[in-house]
Amino acid sequence: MATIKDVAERAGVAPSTVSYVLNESRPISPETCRRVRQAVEELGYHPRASARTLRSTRTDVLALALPRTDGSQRAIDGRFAIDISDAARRLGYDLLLTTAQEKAEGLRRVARSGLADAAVLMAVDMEDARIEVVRELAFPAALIGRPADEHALPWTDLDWEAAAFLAVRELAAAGHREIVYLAPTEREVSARRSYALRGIAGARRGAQQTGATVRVVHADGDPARQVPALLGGPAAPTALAVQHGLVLPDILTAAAAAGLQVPEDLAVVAIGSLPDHPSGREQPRIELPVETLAAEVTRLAAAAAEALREPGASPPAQRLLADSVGHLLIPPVLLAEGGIAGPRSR
Amino acid sequence: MATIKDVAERAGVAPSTVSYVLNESRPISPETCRRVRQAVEELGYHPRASARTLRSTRTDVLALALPRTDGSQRAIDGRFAIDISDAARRLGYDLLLTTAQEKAEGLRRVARSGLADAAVLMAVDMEDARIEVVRELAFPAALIGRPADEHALPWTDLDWEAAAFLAVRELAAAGHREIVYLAPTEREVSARRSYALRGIAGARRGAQQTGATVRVVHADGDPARQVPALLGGPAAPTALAVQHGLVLPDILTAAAAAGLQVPEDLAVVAIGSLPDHPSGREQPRIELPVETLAAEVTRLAAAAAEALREPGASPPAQRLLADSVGHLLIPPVLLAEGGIAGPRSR
DNA sequence: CTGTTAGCGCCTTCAC
DNA sequence: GTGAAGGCGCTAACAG
Repeated sequence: MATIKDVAERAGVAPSTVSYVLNESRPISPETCRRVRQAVEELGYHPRASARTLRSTRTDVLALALPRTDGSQRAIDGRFAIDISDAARRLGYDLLLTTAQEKAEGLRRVARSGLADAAVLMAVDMEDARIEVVRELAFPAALIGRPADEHALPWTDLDWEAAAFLAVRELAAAGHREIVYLAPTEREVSARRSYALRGIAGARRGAQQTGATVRVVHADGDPARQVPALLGGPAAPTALAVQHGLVLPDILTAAAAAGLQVPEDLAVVAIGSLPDHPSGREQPRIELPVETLAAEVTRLAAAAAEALREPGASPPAQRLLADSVGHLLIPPVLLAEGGIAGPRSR
Repeated sequence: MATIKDVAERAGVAPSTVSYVLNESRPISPETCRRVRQAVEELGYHPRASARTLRSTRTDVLALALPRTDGSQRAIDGRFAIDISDAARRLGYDLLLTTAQEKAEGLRRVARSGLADAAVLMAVDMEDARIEVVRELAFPAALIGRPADEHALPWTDLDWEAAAFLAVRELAAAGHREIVYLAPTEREVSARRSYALRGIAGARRGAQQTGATVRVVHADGDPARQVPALLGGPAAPTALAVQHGLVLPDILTAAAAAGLQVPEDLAVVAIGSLPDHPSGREQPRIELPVETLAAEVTRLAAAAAEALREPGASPPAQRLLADSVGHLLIPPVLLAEGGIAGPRSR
């Protein structure tokens, strides 16, 4: 492996000169430049990341702290991970994955060993062990998900409350009076997942404000069994708002299997559906803006890393830092090509 | 940030002694051990990864080279990424994500800057630019996906050929004579995706061996439109084998919407479905063994990294190395709780 | 505009 | 059983 010394020797200059040329950290004469670049080329030289980091205390790596979740969630988390990786690269960072265990030791280890300049925390709950970790270590971080303490750290999130409210309001506006809000699972609620709590709150507000009956039901992980049960019974709903990116297709399948036409017999609005799902079916929906969230949270994390490099950014200043870096609550957008169908008049 | 020197000072020993204690690279008296550990604790010391790497030329990081794919595949790729991250951690590695661009510069950069000890290449095609890169750089690597040149590098994959064959054979055994094989898209085939080509080959072999009529149709990304078209017509199939992890629910919905009962009117077998999908419906299927593939490919990559550390492992030995490290073709397992339904007698 | 020098933090000989 | 010293590859401070 060629080192900067080899390059310097070959180009007939000092090692530091090579460094200056490559980092453009100082004006260098065109001729020297040319010679250096040629030597680099000929030797196939590439700077060693570890040496650079040791010297400069920057890694150009961001850590992504995934929550520990079950298999099905991993598809969504992974989707984010890849988009965040893209976003990071565009800002000049690589992305290191850490899957959180009980006490976020992965994140702690990465932060303390100086493997990354900042962290992105995915899918944070209202309270989240990872938040404690980054604050304790004064490690720059940005979150996807809106924590209970909104001012502790920069974050981005879809406005789930507004999204659920919007879905209910639009269904009510289309004439529906009996609506079921299919919320995340009980488990997610008792884990105090931010999106779950806020979504339910939004649905409740929608009920209150429209006067429609909104029954909040938790998904139980088995749409094929649960959906028919919901739709039968005396007060059969005419509309369903579903807050679960993955199971929407299964719900449609279940409805179809139960002999219901969508949307004639049952209007369905999806909240937080994944973009790019290859179903041709254009369902009314509020999409989870994965790409936007990924780009924003990455920007915030990178900004936090930069800010900490400025002289005078002492640890106690981090709370202030968070506020100055800012938050981003993304307003929901309802996509409904053909409008929302009303209830079948009967 | 505390350094090894600080710890040494506090414990009243030499820096090297601290190193010995922490790495257990030499017997140290219990008393000294205790004092060192206490100092470590009190100062919150953690060795700096960059310094350790600079010294030892090992990073304890694996790189994951994702293919550039469109959004829908990202859910699957991401699922793998997270499982691989878990597997890596279990072997003592962290995982660095790189999303491949045209010429896999990401991977190249990571390899050359010494950011990782080995790479895992996800979703490799029959021919794949990333393979050239790792071979050219003599960078240890393992693949998910079975490349055309099977002996160049270690790999793991589901045996797609056998999977498709098995699906067709079982459908035929259940009495079906008119079967549609819904294969990956044309685009995937012309990109020479390994799973697509091999799956189709397996379906063809199944047809040949069972005498059933198997029509191979490429998914066009819009099940709601495509499926009814497939199921109508003069020679309506009684069974469908679907090689596409994500669209299965949409296909079931489309079938239901077309007035077909599954499985009475149409038997459906899914090939390469994602595990843990929260659809309650127990569909006959051959699951993509994500966890197994992730664990195996990680093991292979780590082994390749270790092997290259052995003295005498010169670059020309890498091909041999690959063979000694080995491959793993995972046999398909058909999951069909209630057996596979036969065609409705008519 | 370019060269020299010192050290980032760690590990590993080598000497005691 | 312990300590001192050197160097991994790079960059920033200090000459010239």
